[in-house]
Amino acid sequence: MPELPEVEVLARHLAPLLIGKVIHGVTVRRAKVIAPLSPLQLIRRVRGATIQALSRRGKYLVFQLQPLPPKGECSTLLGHLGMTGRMYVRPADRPLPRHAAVIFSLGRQNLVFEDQRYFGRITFATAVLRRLGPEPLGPEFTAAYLRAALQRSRQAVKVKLLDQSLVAGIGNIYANEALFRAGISPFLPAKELSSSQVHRLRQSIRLVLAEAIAGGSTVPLDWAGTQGKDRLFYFGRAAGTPDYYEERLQVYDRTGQPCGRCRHPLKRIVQGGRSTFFCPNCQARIPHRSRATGFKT
DNA sequence: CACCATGTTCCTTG
DNA sequence: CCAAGGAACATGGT
Repeated sequence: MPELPEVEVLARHLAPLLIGKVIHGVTVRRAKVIAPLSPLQLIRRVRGATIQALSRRGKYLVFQLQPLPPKGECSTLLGHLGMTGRMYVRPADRPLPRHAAVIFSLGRQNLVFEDQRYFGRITFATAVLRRLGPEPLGPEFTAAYLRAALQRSRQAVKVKLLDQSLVAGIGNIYANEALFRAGISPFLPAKELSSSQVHRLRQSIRLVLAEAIAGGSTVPLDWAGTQGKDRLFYFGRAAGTPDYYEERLQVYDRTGQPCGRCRHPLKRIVQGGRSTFFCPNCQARIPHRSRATGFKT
């Protein structure tokens, strides 16, 4: 469940449920998720602390903890959901799911961190934040910044969008969606984007992310994923029911389906070990002069 | 059995 | 030092 929009929606959901709550205890069922701390070290640092604030940076959840009484500095705890992580609040007396990795007790309720693949992390090591690029929806992410950042690389633009030090929070789904929306070939070397392409790409990134946040804020979500499928965000394929997500993604995981713009079959290829989905017609490397592409240059 | 999956880090190689 | 590519991590779906 984790790219910028999902983490943002999750943070907004959890904040009112968690702020002001005291962490009474922690249960660690998968030690690797909290490495390099041991379960005892984590408990020592967290027990009795009050959750003061919850925000997001890139794909990280940022918890501000106030240790015990008025004593001590505020400390920062990071949560990262990896590929399959979930975090949710629910009554403490409910049985734990198979892949519950860390459980914070908040009295009558628990904050559960569950992760099928255990790629997620909970850590006090905040140094990673300093390596993140600007927030794509923030004021620093200007066209001038993006152009300068892309100019230094021959790497394919699709691969660069996944570089968290370039811009924070874009993952494989929204990288694909943003490039499709901008009408830019995923193969185009970063430094070869024209000025107008850089502008379009920046705008597409922002629109794609903002729309996903808006969508995720509107629709009721299944935080604990009890429906079996991942109905939380990406693959809302519930039969019937108002299914906003069904048509939300234009290219991701749509190999062979007709492009929504031109009806060409969408293609899947691999770049940097990750799938790239794109329309070979709308996202051609060299746009056909004779064909009206609809993407202004 | 094969291949694929929303992510990051570490290790090579150039 | 940097850029780029690949494996590893762990589990499950198809």
